[in-house]
Amino acid sequence: MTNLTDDLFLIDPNDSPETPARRTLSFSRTPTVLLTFAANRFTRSAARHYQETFGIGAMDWRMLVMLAREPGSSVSHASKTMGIDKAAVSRSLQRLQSNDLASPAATGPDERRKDWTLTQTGAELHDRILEDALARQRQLLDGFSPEEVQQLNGYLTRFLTNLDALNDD
Amino acid sequence: MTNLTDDLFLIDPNDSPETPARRTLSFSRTPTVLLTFAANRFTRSAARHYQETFGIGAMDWRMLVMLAREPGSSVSHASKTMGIDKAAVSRSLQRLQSNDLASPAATGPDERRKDWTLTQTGAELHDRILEDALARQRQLLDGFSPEEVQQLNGYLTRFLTNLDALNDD
DNA sequence: TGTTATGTGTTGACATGACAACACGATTGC
DNA sequence: GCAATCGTGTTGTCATGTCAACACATAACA
Repeated sequence: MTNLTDDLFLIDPNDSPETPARRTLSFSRTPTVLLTFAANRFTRSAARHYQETFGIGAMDWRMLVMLAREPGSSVSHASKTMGIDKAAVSRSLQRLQSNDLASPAATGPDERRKDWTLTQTGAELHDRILEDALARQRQLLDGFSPEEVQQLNGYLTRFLTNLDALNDD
Repeated sequence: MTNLTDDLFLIDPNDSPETPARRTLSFSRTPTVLLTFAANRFTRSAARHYQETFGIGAMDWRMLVMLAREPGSSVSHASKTMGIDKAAVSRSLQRLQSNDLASPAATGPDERRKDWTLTQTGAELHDRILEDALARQRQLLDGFSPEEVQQLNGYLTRFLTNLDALNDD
């Protein structure tokens, strides 16, 4: 099913005849451009803020959420759920452990696979950052109605589904 | 104006009484989570694809678009337009120049500020990748109507506007 | 029981991009 | 005219995250 024509996203160089610009992507009308732009700016802003305020990086904050959401996660499960490489996950957990924010527990006979949970300190930090994150998100969604938020979520979810299909080649 | 309540985005741990999960962000209902998730997965997939197919990284491809869109850009102008650090822009332009894809021209008495343009080779590569990028985007937006694309663009633009306001603190 | 295949976590090497410091030309104010 | 400030581009350093290689435990299967 193809209901979209490419000229939705293209800048026609004839729009401004004096410039020798080529026909290329519009920044303001191309969803993938806007998406990466918005996400990069958001991540950077959030990382700076959380580092200054709580002394924690964006990756480690995401991991706190992961462990709050699903205590007992393993490296591979967290990696799959968050869509982040398992190496980054492994290193994040080691940082959290060395800061006494998360701790591993052996789950069975396999010595490697560990169940990770938040420590008391980690849980408290999570709750403090969560409050802050919700306040920031409220500002970022200022002017959005609940229905619009739901629509945005739906669009992004559909985008992700299509991305999965695209990668299955 | 605040029309959104936090519980739109939160998982209630009581949903599954057997797990000791904390009240935290839902992955599937939180726009900022979905946004970074979608953008990271998209960027990674695109970077791998363009590297394999055209031998060029995601950053350099974005720069090709930038120069196609606005020939004669300087480092600082491209940096501001793309929202990327000027150091990354500077290094990208040097890579492009060493691959004969872009070339600088002195614009005035200031020896540093250069007008960058695509070479013939660069323009041809841009056009080839553009075709590929449009095909990929068509797949990623499969099932979207033109109106939905426009709505998505609008939401992301509003998000970016709010982000600007948030950073002005 | 071997023997292979699969899954899990760790490490090293690398790419990307942010931040800070710097050099230096341009601009402003006196 | 001169000093101070600002803008521009380059470089060093660092954090993040990917990929590849590896060690090792488990599972599948003849």
